[in-house]
Amino acid sequence: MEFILKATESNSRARAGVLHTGHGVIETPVFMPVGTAGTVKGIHTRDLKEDIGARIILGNTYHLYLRPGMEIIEAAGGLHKFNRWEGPILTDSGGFQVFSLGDIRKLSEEGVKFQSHIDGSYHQFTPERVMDIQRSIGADIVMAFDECTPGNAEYSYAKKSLELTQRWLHRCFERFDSTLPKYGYEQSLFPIIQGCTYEQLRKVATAHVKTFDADGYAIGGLAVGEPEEVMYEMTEVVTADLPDNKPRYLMGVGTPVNILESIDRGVDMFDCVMPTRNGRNGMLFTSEGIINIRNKKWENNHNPIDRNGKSFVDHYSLAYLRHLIISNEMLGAQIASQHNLAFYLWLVDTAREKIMEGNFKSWKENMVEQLKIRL
RNA sequence: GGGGAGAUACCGAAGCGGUCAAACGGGGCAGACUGUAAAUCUGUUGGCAAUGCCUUCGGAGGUUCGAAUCCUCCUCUCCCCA
Repeated sequence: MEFILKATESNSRARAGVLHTGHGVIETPVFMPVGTAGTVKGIHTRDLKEDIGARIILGNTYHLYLRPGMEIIEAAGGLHKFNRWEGPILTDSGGFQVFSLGDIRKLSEEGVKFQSHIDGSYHQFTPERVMDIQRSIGADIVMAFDECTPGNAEYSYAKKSLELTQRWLHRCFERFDSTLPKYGYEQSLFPIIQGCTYEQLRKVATAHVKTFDADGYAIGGLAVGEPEEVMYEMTEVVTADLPDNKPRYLMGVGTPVNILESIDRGVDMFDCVMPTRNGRNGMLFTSEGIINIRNKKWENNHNPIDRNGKSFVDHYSLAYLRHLIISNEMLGAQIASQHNLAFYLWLVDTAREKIMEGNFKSWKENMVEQLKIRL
């Protein structure tokens, strides 16, 4: 997997690049729609590609392992064949589930024992097992198995947690490097930098992942409860120490503003459930601000959802979308998700354009103010 | 024509002498959501100059210190039998 920087800014750390994968090239900065269970909820892969302009999507090791299970994914010939998405795929390792599943899991040196959220059955994930599963899923980019530390963790816990993540990373690479892809194309393993909100730990974590010759590096454990300013600080601390010639992936982030601020700090890749989940719940992100489409004020507004939007769904009216969402019609969730994803992709595409032109910074400053407006 | 059941807030429905401006659902209104246990969750929902006051439980009277709750009459609805 090769990453080529195309442009950098002089007054910002923002970068534009191209990442080559076995399933095509990814221009960065990029937003990756989240398709946890092998589907970006409510969106056809055709629309992801042609309407939204997605270049790579996510899947989740934990969810796909539990259902439908590896036997079926392998029989299909991997996730790409199973869900008919022909572009690159990245799978998260299940580390975030270890964090979000709360008390139905138990951590040890060996790995994590957890109960299925579907049927309560007991399972164990180890770094080795997670690598094997991701070989079976066949994602182009696979993530290391980590512990995602809560944003408010004490230093002593954050340090212990980071050290566990580091030991697991060795085991991840060991297994990954001793196994082969199952479907005839290259897979890359990205380490995850933890360290919570502690600059010193983040620096240590960054230095540690650099000892592995990875194709890209991820920043994890952010946007998990800490203040936004702290998230930006930690991002800056990490990107300052990462090599220029590898992509940086900020996991799980975030709002449109978070994304622009993080691009400014040198991040290349993002993913977040926000455009789809918040879309299903009636929140629209547009170039003019945020809309809560359930609010009564849109009831009789027959203007298009987003007059600047590039998706075909943007031609539906606000009043119609409100009606669908209020009526709990599934098309409402689909339209809102599709609009939001198209907007996110427009945002990173425009950021890329501005970086290439050399005027990202001023564009970003204006855009950030606009995006905060609640319409 | 005979017998029975019932009428409660936007809708459905509890309550059957005081702790009732009235449970609970739905609907309405608003908020939350960041590597998806989420088509989910939370708040609010008679009025007002509002730590209190006013109007409300089909209508009109009555009993009582006190009534959505008990009594009388009226209006309307539903069910069964002819």
